Amino acid sequence: MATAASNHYSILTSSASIVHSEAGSMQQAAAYRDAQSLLQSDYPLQSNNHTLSHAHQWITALSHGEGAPWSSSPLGAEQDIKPAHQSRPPHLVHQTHGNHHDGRAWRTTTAAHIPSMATTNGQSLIYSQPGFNHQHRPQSHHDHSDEDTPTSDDLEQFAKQFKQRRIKLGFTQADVGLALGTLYGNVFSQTTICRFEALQLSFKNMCKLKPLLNKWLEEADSTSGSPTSLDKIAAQGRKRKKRTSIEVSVKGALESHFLKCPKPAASEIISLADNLHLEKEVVRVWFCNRRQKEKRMTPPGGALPGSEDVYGDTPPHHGVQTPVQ
DNA sequence: ATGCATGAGTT
DNA sequence: ACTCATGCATA
Repeated sequence: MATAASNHYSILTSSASIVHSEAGSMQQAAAYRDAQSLLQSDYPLQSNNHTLSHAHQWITALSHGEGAPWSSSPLGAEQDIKPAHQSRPPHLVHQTHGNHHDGRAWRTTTAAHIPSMATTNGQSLIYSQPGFNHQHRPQSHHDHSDEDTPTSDDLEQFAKQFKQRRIKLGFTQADVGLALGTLYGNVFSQTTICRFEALQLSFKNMCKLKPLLNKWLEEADSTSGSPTSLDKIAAQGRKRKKRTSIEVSVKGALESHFLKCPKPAASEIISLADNLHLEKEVVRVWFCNRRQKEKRMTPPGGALPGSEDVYGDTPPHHGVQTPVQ
């Protein structure tokens, strides 16, 4: 417990003892060096509804550049060698709402082999990885390429190709995220792009993002050097609770409990938190995140042989593990 | 690349 | 209180 979580949310205390280690520890790939903590400006400044109860203190202390320890943004925010792309008219979001099919049905059957496929861009891709299953069959409407729900394999294939192209063009994941913002008005973070490429999103989410990224791809290489307008709107002021680092041993304990009961009751969470010396909220969130992780397509490290759908609403899974390139 | 966190929408 | 989409901060 001697981690950074010792004195959590001490927003009001101007303890300027932040160990601000600049980023720069990338192991491979020309990841990000600039737009790491760019602003998201996604903050829905709606009314402060029921913000009562629990720990929400860290967000209450906004505005006024006081001593917010962790919200330092010492970024020069520079743009590297990004040709950039054309900016489309300020189109606003166009969310694909209305649909409501389950988004957690990747796998169920495994050991499927994907035959060879040709990409849509001329880059042949012979993908042969034990994939997930596809329960979403593209409704054979008639003409038109893709206007319907892609299969898991489609997504898998696209994600891989996307990554290739992106790297080839010299863009970072963060770049793409920002570009989507200028193209559609929807900004995404490096995290999301990363997860998309790694197929670590839910099926539904992948389907939603695919068209956007696809469009970006087209724009990206069709745009022959046109200066772009970089607009970044600064809009911050939200304090976020510092990330609690849970010790490995404690994590192990949580894991064990998760295997037994992925959905502990509130009372159970409390006692658990008490035993592990964690906050109830931390434990609760941990379980939530853990469940979400199980629903992802690509299981994290290894395929654990024993996690079934204990939730009663989640099908088993265990797909593949895309080898990081 | 990933762990913990937030918030809107559901159940 | 949960799920789901998403991201800041960090390893």
